[in-house]
Amino acid sequence: MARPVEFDRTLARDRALLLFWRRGYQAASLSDLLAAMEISRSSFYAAFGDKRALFLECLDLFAERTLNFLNGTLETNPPLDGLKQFFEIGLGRMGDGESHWGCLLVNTSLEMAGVDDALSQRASVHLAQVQAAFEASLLTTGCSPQKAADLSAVLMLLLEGLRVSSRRALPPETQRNQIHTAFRIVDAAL
Amino acid sequence: MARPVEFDRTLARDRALLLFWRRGYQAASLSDLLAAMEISRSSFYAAFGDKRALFLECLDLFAERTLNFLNGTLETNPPLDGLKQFFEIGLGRMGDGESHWGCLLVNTSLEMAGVDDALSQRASVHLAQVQAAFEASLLTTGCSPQKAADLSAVLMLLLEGLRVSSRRALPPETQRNQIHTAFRIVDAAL
DNA sequence: GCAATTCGGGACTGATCGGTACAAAACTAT
DNA sequence: ATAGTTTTGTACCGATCAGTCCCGAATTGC
Repeated sequence: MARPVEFDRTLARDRALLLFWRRGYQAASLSDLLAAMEISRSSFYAAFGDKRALFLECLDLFAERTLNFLNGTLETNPPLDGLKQFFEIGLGRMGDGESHWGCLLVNTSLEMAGVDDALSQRASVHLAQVQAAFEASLLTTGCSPQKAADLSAVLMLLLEGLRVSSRRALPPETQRNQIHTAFRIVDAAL
Repeated sequence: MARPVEFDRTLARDRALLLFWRRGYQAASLSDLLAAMEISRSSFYAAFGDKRALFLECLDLFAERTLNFLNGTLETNPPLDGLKQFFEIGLGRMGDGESHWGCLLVNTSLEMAGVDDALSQRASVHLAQVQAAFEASLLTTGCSPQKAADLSAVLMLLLEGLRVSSRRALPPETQRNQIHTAFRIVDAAL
């Protein structure tokens, strides 16, 4: 009945996600996106609406994957080990990709604050969900609700700091040390 | 002999700094800047070169003021109290200005990474100077050099996290708690 | 008052932005 | 094969971007 689509929507969206992650929302121009996604302008608008809508989709997808990964490490490890493993995402071999792109949620929350507050707040809400997962995990260690709340807030601070460090492209060795020291003192506080 | 300049360069630059701080580099357009600085286009280019040069000037100025403030609180307080006081900058009454703009150095380091790496790295270098000041201060408490290095790195993580929190516009009360808890566990680690 | 000189408002530049329009190409159902 | 439908490539749109230019306005020394 009609000509079929010639591109893989999911693949194109994933490529867009990577570009947004690497360059941020504003600096990723339509031309950049089309080149990265390897689709034409018309296909882009037909499939995704517009730049902002695509970004929202990518943001939510990133958050979903982040939470999935976190829940994965928490299920298969003691709480603190699972958290530590989560903190270590992207500490791979320096320079090969995602390792120094930070976290799209943190990046977006900062970049869009005061520019497009709806985007900024959406990223912030996703971060709050991550923190809630921290808190739930800490509660399973049997510590008091108060302590779980306080510590999860500090863990979120540390996570945000680490994602900043990662985007600053500090040596992975340095970051590994940061994580190690941070968890040593968090451990002591439990 | 000639007509004198009609604007205060320092004042105009300070106003630009505030706009960059609030909106970021990319989202602060020339028109926005001119309006905020209350000068004309020609005066702008005559006095500051171009947008990027002005931004660099603001970035360096922000870093200088930050270091000055930090050194001030460190001189007039015991090290940990001085640090805590520094961490609390901008926790003022919610919503009235600088309190939820985060830190220009952190903002810039993230926003410009992968877009203008020279700007990003310059911000990162300034952050490293702040961390060095942390370390020097910790050393005066008599702790081991190793411990000073480790703890200052963690303090930098916490600071970055707090500046992210601040830009996310989390309630000041929440931020105050974060700082309190963070320093409690850092204290325990000393 | 007048000449010299500098400042500043605003028109202008070319490039790029995100987004739209449209026609040719490609595919399917009959 | 052909009619009918949808995709896709590309030309085009107005708006805005950072940056340049020029001329009228303003201020000074004389």
